[in-house]
Amino acid sequence: MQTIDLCQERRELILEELRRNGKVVAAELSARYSVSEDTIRRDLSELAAAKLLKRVHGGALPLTPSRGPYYERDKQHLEVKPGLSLAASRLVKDGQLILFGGGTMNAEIARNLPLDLRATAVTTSPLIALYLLEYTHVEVVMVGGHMNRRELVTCGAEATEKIRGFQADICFLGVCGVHPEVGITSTLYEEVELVRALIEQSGEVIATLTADKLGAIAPFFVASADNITHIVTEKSVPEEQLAPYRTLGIQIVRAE
Amino acid sequence: MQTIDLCQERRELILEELRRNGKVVAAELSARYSVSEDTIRRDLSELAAAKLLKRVHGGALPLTPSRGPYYERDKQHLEVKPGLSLAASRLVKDGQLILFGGGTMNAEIARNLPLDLRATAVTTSPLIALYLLEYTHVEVVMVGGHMNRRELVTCGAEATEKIRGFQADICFLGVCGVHPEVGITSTLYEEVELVRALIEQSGEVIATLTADKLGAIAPFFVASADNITHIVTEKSVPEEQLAPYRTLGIQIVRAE
DNA sequence: CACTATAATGCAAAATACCGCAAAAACACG
DNA sequence: CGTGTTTTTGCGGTATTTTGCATTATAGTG
Repeated sequence: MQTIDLCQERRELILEELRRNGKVVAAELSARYSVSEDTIRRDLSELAAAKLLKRVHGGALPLTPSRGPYYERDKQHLEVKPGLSLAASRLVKDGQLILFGGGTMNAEIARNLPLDLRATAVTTSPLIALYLLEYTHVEVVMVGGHMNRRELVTCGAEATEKIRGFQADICFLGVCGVHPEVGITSTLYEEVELVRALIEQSGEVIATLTADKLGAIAPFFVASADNITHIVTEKSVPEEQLAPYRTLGIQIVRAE
Repeated sequence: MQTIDLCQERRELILEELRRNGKVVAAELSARYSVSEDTIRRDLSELAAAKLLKRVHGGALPLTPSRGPYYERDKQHLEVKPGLSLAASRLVKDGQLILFGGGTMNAEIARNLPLDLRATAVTTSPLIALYLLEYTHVEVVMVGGHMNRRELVTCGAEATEKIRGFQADICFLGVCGVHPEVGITSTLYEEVELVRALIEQSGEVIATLTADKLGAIAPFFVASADNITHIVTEKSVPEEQLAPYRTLGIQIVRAE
């Protein structure tokens, strides 16, 4: 049992427990912090009012407790993805060593490769690995490590190090934004080093981008844009938006 | 296992199971959450009123009958697998470090764990990794390496070495046959060393076996049968067939 | 049609929530 | 240091929710 004299501190601890355990029970909190259940109830009401948790009978639950599987989660860009992924998949040639980054776009590419492709493919995503195993003549190497639940990839130093052991012909970046001046950016800090490794270990570097990712800037800087050799994007993107990328020497593939 | 004391929490878990399995059965839910069927019925009624599921006699179904793209490579033993995997999954406890071998049976176990399980899980199978990532409170470690297409697992020296870096509480063997005298055998030579590592690095060693694998002998010898601590098998298996395993000190769990 | 499993309904007990109020503590300020 | 104010807390009383049980009704099955 702990002594808590600051009501705010207690609320922080409640939130912390909620994050850790996925739920909090009013009666347990009352006992743990040696305060009446009324006090706990008030705490929970306040936190609920601040939209930090969801109040339920007997305790509280996180705001977003349940999500479907990752590969069903991403329903965005359903119209353009097939076209983009098909165009991107055509950049692969027999005999190449291919590196796959994470993300739903790359998963889409991985399931749209030529059926008779002969190649070796390396990936950090178990979903992509499963898709790749469908190709009889593709050797699949899965890069292990601790898995990131959000992006469905292994990341961290171990994975990065493994990637650096390959000298690949081509890689498909899972990027969150590419801006001509700011460069390649990511929303996942743990992934930054891994993406850098992909870029450095690969001859061709492919970024397959829906229109909204062209010029977008995510929180974490990865590398300058001229590290990319090919951008695959939608046909609808106006030429003037693409010009700065061409200037950087990036080949543009307009899908569909 | 965590007790469910919040009504809303139970309802969310029901919805989660519904998304995952495509159906829920009132009687099973009642047993799982240790509440009366009346309570479950009320839960289902509420959720149905909120248009979150479709109420049917004996349980409930999703509103959209389309199921997710879960891999179902192995259509064998479809009747007994749910029972076996459920019985096997009950051997897992909160806080454990779990090693998963390959095989469809283990995949089935991985997708039938308690939804609120807190544990760390290590696997060589990308399919199992995907299933495991569905559990919010399970840390997933994917063991990388060259992938075996047939068994859908990474194997080889690299994977074996990684496995030896863990000291696990429990492991689920993906075995092809267990004979009381011949021992544990496998049909995949590359997997032999890896299975040995699983056994040696783990306290409890679980073999989940359909009736036809009990007493079966595959080409490659892995280890003697007494390395197994628990065999989970079908209820229909006669006691005299199990006796030799009991003599070896193996605990038998008869499912269903 | 009979038999079983599941559902619906009403009810009572227990747990939990809500409301108002007052004591206690913390705080601001002259 | 004293005083007034605000915040936090606990308590009593009442309302609401949740749950299990008993009873009656209904659906599924052969």
